[in-house]
Amino acid sequence: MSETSEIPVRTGPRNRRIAGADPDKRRQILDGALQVFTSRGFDAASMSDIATAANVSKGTLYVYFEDKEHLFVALIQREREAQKRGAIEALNEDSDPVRALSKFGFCIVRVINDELAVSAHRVVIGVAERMPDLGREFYENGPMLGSRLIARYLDRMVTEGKLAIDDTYLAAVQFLDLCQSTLTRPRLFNAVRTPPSENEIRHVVGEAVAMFMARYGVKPEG
Amino acid sequence: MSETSEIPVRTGPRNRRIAGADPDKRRQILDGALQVFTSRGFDAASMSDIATAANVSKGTLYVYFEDKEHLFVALIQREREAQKRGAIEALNEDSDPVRALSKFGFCIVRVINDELAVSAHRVVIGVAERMPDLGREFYENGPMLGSRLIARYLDRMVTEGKLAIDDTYLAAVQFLDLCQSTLTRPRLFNAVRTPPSENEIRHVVGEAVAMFMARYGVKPEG
DNA sequence: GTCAAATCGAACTGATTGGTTCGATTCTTT
DNA sequence: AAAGAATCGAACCAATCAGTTCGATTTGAC
Repeated sequence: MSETSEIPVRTGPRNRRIAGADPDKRRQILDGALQVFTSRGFDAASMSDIATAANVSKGTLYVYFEDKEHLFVALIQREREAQKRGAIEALNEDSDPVRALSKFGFCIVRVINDELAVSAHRVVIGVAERMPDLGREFYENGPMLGSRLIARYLDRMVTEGKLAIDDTYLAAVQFLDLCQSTLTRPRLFNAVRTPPSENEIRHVVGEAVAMFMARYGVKPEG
Repeated sequence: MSETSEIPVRTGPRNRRIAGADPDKRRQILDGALQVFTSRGFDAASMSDIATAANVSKGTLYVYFEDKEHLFVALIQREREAQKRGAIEALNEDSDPVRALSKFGFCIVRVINDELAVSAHRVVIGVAERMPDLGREFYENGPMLGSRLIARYLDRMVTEGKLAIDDTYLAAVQFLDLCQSTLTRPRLFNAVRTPPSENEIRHVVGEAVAMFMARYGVKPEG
C-alpha cells in the first residue's frame, strides 16, 4: 500500500542489481508515464508512447511493471504520496486559527491546482467507474486525509476554546471547499488552462477564512 | 449550440421521414449511449455495444451520428440541458433568503448527486484534457450557470438590504460548494456508491445556509 | 397492395494497441 | 579483460474497435 515510493535496492547473487529493481529507472519510467497519462488519459495513453517518453524500451517497461493498469496505479500512488507529504508539512502548529488556516489553505490550494495534480485528478475521476478501488484509495488518502488533518487541528482549537464547532470534520471539509471556490472546478473541466495566481489564491482563501470565522469563531464577549 | 434537444421532424418528398431524422429513434440511441458511456467511460465504450444497448443496427447508428465523438457531445449536451432546466425551475422567488437558499440548495444538490449526473461529470472531466471545448462548454452551461443564477438572486437580496455581500458571484459559488461539502467529492471518486439520502442533503444544506448567513446576513441591529 | 426508402444485420477493412519474443548491445562486477 | 545479466530495439501476435458495405427485411405513404 505505501511500499510504493521507497523500494529497497535489492541485489541478486554476486551483488548485482536484479532486473526491474533499479529505483532510478523506475522513477524514469514513472516520469514518462506521468507525461503521457496526464496528457492523454488512461485509455488513449499507449504503452509504446510511454516507453518512448521514458527513454526506455518496451521490454524493460514490462520488466518493471506487469501491465498498464499496475503502472498506472503505481503512478497515481506516487503522486498521491507526494501531495500527502506536502499537505502534512503545510499544517503548521500556529495557535492562532486565522493564521494557521490561512497558511494551510494557501499551501493546499496551490498544490491542488498545480498542472500535474489537476491532470492526475482528471484521470483518476475518469476511470473511477471502472476502477472504483483506485478512486476510493486516492480519495481516502488524498482529499479525505487532508480534511481529517484539519479536523484534528480544529478539535484542538475547540478544546482550547478558540473556536466553537459542533462537527469538526464537516467544518474542515467546508473550509477546504471554500478555499477552492471559483478556483478548482473550472480547472477540472479544463475551462481555465492555467493555475490561479498566488494573489487569486490568497484572496479566495482570505474570504474562506473570513467566512469560517464568522460562523465558528467565538465572540469576543458572550 | 442548443438546437440539440428539439430537432424538427423533417420530412422528404412524398412526406416521408428522412433518414436519421426520427426524433424517437434519436432519443433511443442517446439513451443507449448514456448507459454505455456512463458505465464504461468514453474510450472503453464501443460503438457496437452502444448499438446493441440502443436496439439499433450499427449502420443506423452512423446514420444518426457521424462518429463517436459527435454522438458523445450530443449526449452530454442533452444531459446538461436537462440539468439546466432542473436548476432554473428550482430557484423560486422566495424573498426570504434562508428559505430560498435552502430550497435551491437542496434541489441542486440532489440533481448533482444523482447517479447519471455523477457519471456524466466523471466522463466529461475524464476527457477534458483531450476535448477542452466540451469541458468548457459543459462547465459554463452547467455549474457556472447555476452560480450565476444564484448570484443574480443575491444581487437582488443585497439591493433589498437583506444581505450584505461584496462579491456576489464568489458568494454564490461558496454557497454551492458548501452545499456539497462531504457529499459530491466522494461520489466523483466513486468512494461512495449511492447518492446521499434526502436527510443528509438537508443537513449539509442547512449547515451551508447557516454558515452563509453568519457571514453575509445583515445583523438585526447595528 | 405496392413501391420506395429506412433499417437491419452481419461480414469486412484498416488501424491501433497491449503484450511478447529474441538476438544484439551495453553495463557492471570481478 | 571477460562473463553474465540488464537493457535495447524491432519485429511480431492476437484482439479490439471505429467506421463501411451491401443485400435482405421492414415500414409507411399512397
